[in-house]
Amino acid sequence: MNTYSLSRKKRDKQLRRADILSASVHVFAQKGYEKATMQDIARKAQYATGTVYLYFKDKESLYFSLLEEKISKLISTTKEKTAGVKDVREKIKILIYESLAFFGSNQDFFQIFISETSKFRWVIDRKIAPSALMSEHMNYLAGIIREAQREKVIRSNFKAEHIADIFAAILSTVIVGLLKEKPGCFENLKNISGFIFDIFMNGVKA
Amino acid sequence: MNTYSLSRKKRDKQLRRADILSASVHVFAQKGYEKATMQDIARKAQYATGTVYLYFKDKESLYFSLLEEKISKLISTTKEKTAGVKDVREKIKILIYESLAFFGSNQDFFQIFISETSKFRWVIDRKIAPSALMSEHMNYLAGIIREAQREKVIRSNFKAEHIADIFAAILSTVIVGLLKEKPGCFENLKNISGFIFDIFMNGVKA
DNA sequence: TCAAAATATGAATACATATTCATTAAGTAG
DNA sequence: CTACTTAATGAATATGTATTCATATTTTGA
Repeated sequence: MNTYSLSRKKRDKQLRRADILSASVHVFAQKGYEKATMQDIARKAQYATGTVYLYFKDKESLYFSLLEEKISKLISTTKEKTAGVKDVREKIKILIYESLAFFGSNQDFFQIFISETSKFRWVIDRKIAPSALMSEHMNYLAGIIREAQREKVIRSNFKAEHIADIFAAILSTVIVGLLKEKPGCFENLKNISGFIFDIFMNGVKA
Repeated sequence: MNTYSLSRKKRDKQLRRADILSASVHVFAQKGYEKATMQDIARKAQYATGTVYLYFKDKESLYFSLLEEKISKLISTTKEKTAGVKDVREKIKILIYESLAFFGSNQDFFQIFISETSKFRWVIDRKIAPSALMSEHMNYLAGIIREAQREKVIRSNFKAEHIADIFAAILSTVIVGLLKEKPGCFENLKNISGFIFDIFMNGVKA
């Protein structure tokens, strides 16, 4: 056995792992963490139940691997796309657009994502905290808000973290609305992100 | 046994039922629906496990009774308080204030409430839908927004339902923030509701 | 005080499902 | 082809917990 086939093996292993992971996204999104069974996930990924345990320690670690993968992706995508942008308003617009695009092509994951958002008090007796990445994401948002505050684009009489929370809430709410109405309707991202930016910046007054 | 004691019995029964219900709020809030056990709830209410089943058919119906009770209360309170008010802006301010006050004195329930909010896709294989009351509440909000739109207080280029969703999201977000920082800090409701009204109406721009 | 009715009890049952592991199959190298 | 290594299988195990029910306790009305 040479080094080449060794690394191919590893790659294969990663692929199968990824298979299981993406099957699990669908199952967790559909049923929620508790009601999703390891058999559901195995079946969906076309493996036997036990096989899943060759790739993941247990159900919880599978779940958190999934969270980690997706949230990292969200963070890295939005960071990249906003990286070179000078104008903060533009930055925020891009942030909105990219988040919509991300969740548009990860609709199952979105369900999981918002369910995590509401668990601020249930972190009790969980082995692993999801908080690490979740709060990295929130920190990133708060950073942009802070920047906007420095440049007098956003009012400075409230903490950036709070504004960031509100920003995220509006974004999620709009996405829920889109998913409820036409699940396939993530077209017009330009329009939709314009709408979100407008409401966020100017409020709803006539 | 006369009719008097019959009705007292009924009243007693209601009281014990209410006992169990309010114990369950705490347990469900702490652990979430799935991880909360009937024994937890029974212990908290100082009854034996079986006793709970004398008052509620099963876990799910206990849970939904709780939702029903609390949400009805929220709806009726806010409806009453805004009933005679002419000025829509004032109405919205009162709505915010009363919602804060309600969740301030029902903090455990708030956790349950927002967790329900994020379950829009998991209604699958639930015996009872919580939706009825939840959507009554949202309809009520949408009604007020619609009124504000008619009176040119809120812009009319978006559906009242969507604006209502955003309204609710901002409100919830602020409450989460309050609970995270100082759990006992539901003072200054006037200030806080002013803040929410301001952000909601005027956005975050400088 | 007493028997009948209403309540409460918590151990026993039923069931679901996460996790393990002895067995089977597939792949690899010599 | 054969021995060996790695991966996959799914039935068996372990555990947790919702729900039931025979039994015990309390309340009621006479």
